Amino acid sequence: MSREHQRGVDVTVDLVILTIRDGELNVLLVERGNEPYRGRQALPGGYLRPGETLEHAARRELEEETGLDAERLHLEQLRAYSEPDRDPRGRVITVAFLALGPDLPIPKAGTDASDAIWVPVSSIVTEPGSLAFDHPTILRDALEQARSQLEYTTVATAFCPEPFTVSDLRKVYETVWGLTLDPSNFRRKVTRADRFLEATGERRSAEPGRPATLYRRGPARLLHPPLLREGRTARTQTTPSPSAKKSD
Amino acid sequence: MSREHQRGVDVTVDLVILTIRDGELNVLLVERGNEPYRGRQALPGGYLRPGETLEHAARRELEEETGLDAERLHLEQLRAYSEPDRDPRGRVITVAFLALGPDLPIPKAGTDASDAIWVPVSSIVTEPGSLAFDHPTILRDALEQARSQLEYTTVATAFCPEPFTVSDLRKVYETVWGLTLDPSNFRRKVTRADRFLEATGERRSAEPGRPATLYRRGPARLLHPPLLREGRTARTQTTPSPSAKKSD
DNA sequence: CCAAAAGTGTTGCTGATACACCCATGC
DNA sequence: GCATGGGTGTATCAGCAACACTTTTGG
Repeated sequence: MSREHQRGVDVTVDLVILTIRDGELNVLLVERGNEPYRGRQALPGGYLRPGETLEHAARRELEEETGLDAERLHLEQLRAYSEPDRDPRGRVITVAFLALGPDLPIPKAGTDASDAIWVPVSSIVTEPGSLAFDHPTILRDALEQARSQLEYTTVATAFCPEPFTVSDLRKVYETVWGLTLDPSNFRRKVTRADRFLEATGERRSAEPGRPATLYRRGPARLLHPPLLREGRTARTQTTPSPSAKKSD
Repeated sequence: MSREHQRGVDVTVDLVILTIRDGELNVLLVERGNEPYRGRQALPGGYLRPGETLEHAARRELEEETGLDAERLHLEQLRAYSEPDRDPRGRVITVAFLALGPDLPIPKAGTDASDAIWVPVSSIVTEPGSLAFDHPTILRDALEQARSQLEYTTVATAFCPEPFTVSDLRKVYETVWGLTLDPSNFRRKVTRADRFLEATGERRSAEPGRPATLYRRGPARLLHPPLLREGRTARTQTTPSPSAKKSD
């Protein structure tokens, strides 16, 4: 059964770490210090070590790259990538992970990740050659996964530092989907959804306007019903509402 | 950077091959001929070979186990399993695949898979020990994935040999979800959904009753809107409709 | 008092459920 | 012709988008 099987496969993990900075979806990239693809931007990642699971390796790399406690981040496996020629060094299979977190600081200098930087995803051309290895493909898959997950799961809260307001959460959806959503209807949906949000009782009044109720993440992981992105109230205003509503 | 990384990882693929036989969801299991877990039932699978992708390895194993042209089957990656002690032989990582196909023949004797048998999933206790390795976990994940996919994608058609009727397709949903669905409303939904089904123009009149229109799979892969399993018309009739409506 | 953001109420529309009813075939 | 499953029509109902309106803060 094992008569001609591949021996000595190297296994790595690669991380697509997403956060929202300045109202834009950002991904953490590193500049490669070694060949191959030296000097090219790439997703952070590294080799699996003996005795650890892929998930553990992913958390370890995450902490090394961001200098943060990985406990605070949502981490999930995406899939494995195994094209035989994806790494010029030899047979290397990678398992990609998707990590989501609230506005994260720039990684500390002096660590493994001194060259790590946040890059707005809108500025990355996800075509072959823009990133090292098959990372353009991995990034594209991860983004689609993240956008899709917002519909069916409660992961959007992973982008919000606790406690957060309904507006904070809405801005996550708007940023990731590239839409504008109706504040009142959005509020109703997310507060109605069972165990999605838990009110803290506190309020916050940073900006002018009525103070907003603060919430924590609830225990729910799946959204019933899903919060579909139908593209109705899209940023591209196709609906001809002639009279400008906003104070004009 | 590679100072202490795990070398010589063995990589396998494992397959959760699902089909519908006699109105029940079945999975293909093999009896292990070698240690470890000799004589125990397990998911079919095997080692990755040099120069092939994981997807290729999965298709190859699929053909070896079922003796079928894997082109006809839907195949997709599930995720990787990497617990360090999941295989007593050493460090073996497996990537699980989900395969769906129409009522498949029992695999030919005399091949690798002479011991392969179809087993109704309802008869398998998905607890540690019922299957070899961590296959109970893999099977559980695969079933949840399959049930979930039926809602958002068009994979249900993978269970139907072409051409098929709307009833055939409905029975797939009913079997996998364990519900009964309203035939007329189901028909409307799936025929309305864009590019889900393509009418062949032909009809079939196997059983008594009006002949049914035959369909082929359409090019759509995602369902908009999704076909949610709300558990309304569930088999367990919770709604107290006192007067028996049916001809009584 | 005004602007701005939070939050609630209401209306009208869309889409789905439940089910009555017609259609076409085997026996 | 009658039982059986295929397929259409339709009344009712739930849920959501749109948006008017009230509340509560900062200036």
